[in-house]
Amino acid sequence: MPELPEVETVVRELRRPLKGARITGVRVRWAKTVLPLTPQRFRRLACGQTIHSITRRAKYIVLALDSGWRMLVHLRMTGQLYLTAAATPQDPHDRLVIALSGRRELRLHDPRKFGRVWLTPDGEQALAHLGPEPLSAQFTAPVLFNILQASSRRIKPLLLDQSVIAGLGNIYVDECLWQARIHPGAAARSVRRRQAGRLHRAIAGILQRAILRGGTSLGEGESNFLRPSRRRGGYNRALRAYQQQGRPCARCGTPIARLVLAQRGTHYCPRCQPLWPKQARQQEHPKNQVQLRRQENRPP
DNA sequence: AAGAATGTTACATG
DNA sequence: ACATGTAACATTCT
Repeated sequence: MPELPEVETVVRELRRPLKGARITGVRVRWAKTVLPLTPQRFRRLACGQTIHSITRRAKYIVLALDSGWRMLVHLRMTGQLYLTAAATPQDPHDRLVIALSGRRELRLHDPRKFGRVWLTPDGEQALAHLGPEPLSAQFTAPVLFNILQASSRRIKPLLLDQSVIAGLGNIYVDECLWQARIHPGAAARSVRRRQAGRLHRAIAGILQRAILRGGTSLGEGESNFLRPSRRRGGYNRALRAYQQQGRPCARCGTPIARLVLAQRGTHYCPRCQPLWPKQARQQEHPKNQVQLRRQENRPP
């Protein structure tokens, strides 16, 4: 679940309470969580270190420790971080427990066990494969346009590729493409300047609004995203495409459709997000719509 | 009760 | 080199 807005929410909520905390103990309850280290080695390296800062890079939580060491946390699908009193009963799905000064514990709760935590002396190498931060000043509309022009891939899988743009996931890519009125299966190269401009604005705007609402919590289950404060994110109320199949498009009323692209459920409006740009132009003239839709429905 | 699920990576195939 | 497809990870939710 956790994409850039959820990870940013985690970092913001943990920053104040974790800053300056000292690691006094480590319990690894699922050994693969700390691969490639062994639990013993992980514990020995982490114990005694002080947490100097917490930041985010893409979907990674970065804890700066002593002498340049970094602890990197990736929540993958169902990971949640929360801070609690050491006396709080253990949840069976807590995979890693980091005991801190002040009788507190930072816990990784992760039903599906995909979450990973690394300790590295630099932090640079582990994050080197990531593309630009979509909320940074360097990520401008022309930069995005150039990225799209340079690829012959379809746009949704391209936007999901963390080495191209770092931080988008399945929910927000569908939302951004809906907002920008671009078909998820469109060839990236075929997206023109105006559309790339809309997409750039959609990415910045949607990510920022999602952060303001504390991210997206989908269902009610325990594998759903919860903030460190154990509250839900509120952006699910703003979703316009993701898991909205069958419900009317907020722009035009056409039912949202679902297809599978790059093995991911993909949600879009078949009328607002046509595959061919020509139809997009015609769509802006309401008088053409009826005829256009008849043409679409004709067998090939 | 089958199918899908917020992420990533390795490997195979075209 | 590039693009796409599949499986794997492991469990829960609908």
